[in-house]
Amino acid sequence: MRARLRAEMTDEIKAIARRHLATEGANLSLRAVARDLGVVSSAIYRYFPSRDELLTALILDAYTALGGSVAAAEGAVDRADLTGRFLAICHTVRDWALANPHEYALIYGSPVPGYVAPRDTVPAATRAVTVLGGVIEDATLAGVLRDDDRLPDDAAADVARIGAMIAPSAPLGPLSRALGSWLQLFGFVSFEIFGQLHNTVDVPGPLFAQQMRAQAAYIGLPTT
Amino acid sequence: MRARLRAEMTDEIKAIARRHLATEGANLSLRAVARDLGVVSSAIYRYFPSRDELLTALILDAYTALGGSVAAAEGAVDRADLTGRFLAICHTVRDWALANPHEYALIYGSPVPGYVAPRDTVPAATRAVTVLGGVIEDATLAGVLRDDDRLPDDAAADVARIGAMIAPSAPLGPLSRALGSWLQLFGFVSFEIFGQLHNTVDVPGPLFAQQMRAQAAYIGLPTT
DNA sequence: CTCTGTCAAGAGCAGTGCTCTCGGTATGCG
DNA sequence: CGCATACCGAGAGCACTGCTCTTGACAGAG
Repeated sequence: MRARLRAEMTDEIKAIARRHLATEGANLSLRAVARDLGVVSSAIYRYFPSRDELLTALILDAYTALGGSVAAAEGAVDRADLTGRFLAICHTVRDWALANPHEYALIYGSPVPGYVAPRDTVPAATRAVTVLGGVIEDATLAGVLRDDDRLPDDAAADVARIGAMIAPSAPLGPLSRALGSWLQLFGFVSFEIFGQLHNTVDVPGPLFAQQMRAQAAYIGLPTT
Repeated sequence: MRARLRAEMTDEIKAIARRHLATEGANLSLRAVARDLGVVSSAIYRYFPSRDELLTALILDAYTALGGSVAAAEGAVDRADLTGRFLAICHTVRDWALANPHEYALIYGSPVPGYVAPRDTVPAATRAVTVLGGVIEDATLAGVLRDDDRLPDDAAADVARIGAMIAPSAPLGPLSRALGSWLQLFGFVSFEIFGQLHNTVDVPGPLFAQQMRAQAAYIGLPTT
């Protein structure tokens, strides 16, 4: 009962903080949030022990929001359409980032100065890449992937460790290529969100679609 | 004479600011810089009209430092060794980022809240990718690249526009792949610098080398 | 009905970016 | 050489920040 009021309060604080984040940017002001909430600044500390804790909560929410969007979008695609599932993941990441640029910056941009990611963010953070792993796993089981690459031992160990978590059956070659695609996906989105593409690509959408389609082919997913 | 003292002063401010950036992080304090310089805070404003202007100066320096490192490393490789030149670029970007993580974050991380990149940062920012363009251009002139890909028209236009700036002779297929490599390179480095690889890849060096080597092969640069 | 735990309010501290004014100094011109 | 101008650093001050601490009010439990 009293706990429910408390939960509502923290949710409201997070909602206002998210709104401030969207309009102002990364420098979130506790006092401004308190003002918008019609409360004095010290009252916020009843619910979040520090500003960093508030940010951590927002980061966790952002990870789960992104992960949820990706999982939902990928889940809506016909399971047999492996390339479609892959492209759904890629486009959902980009779309979510474009819709929530500041939250994207919060989780994939430069970390805030003194901040160290708490351990509990890890599962939320890995959710999206796990969905990608599912596609690679299914493609492996469907027998559509070819394993042409030879990886050096040290790199192979890293790829194998990642594969064990997200696509245990996949061979290392396609897995390494999928990992590269993942990096390229976020490289593209980060460049676009952070303005690195200005005066270079004015409408990045088609280029993004082409790049991700090329990645699907490079991984070895069936061309549709 | 008086101008030289002024130049020395601005250089000293920038040096101290860079040092603070390296130790503290992105939240650079003008007053702390002034303290370290043995001067009162308002004196800084004689040399930089605002904190953002100081940051802009540091950003510009960071771009030219990275661009210079990349150009120097690539220039030291035998011109005929196209893959070696490509790999030199990739590894120099990563090495520079690892050596100067906060400056990397300054230019490739989330932009500071109210900040808009001034126009004069563009040439400095494009220096590094221009070096990559040189490699692609030379590879094209050497006739080692194959143009297998068919790009959709809208994406082709973007790729062509970029190609006109950095590698005018290159066909769109390899150019698009090189662009993807560039994005993947910065995707990897950003993930590594920003801690996205923690608890996943503990020693990213070998994986990076393998990924970049794979990219060189994917672009079509001769395997060495 | 009292007691205890939770809550918001308010004052206050140390720090921030930035502005303005006030003396002092060096430069360049007549 | 003498003076006016431009520049420079110091200092005070404003509005803001995150955060701490104390105080008083209120609700639920015994």
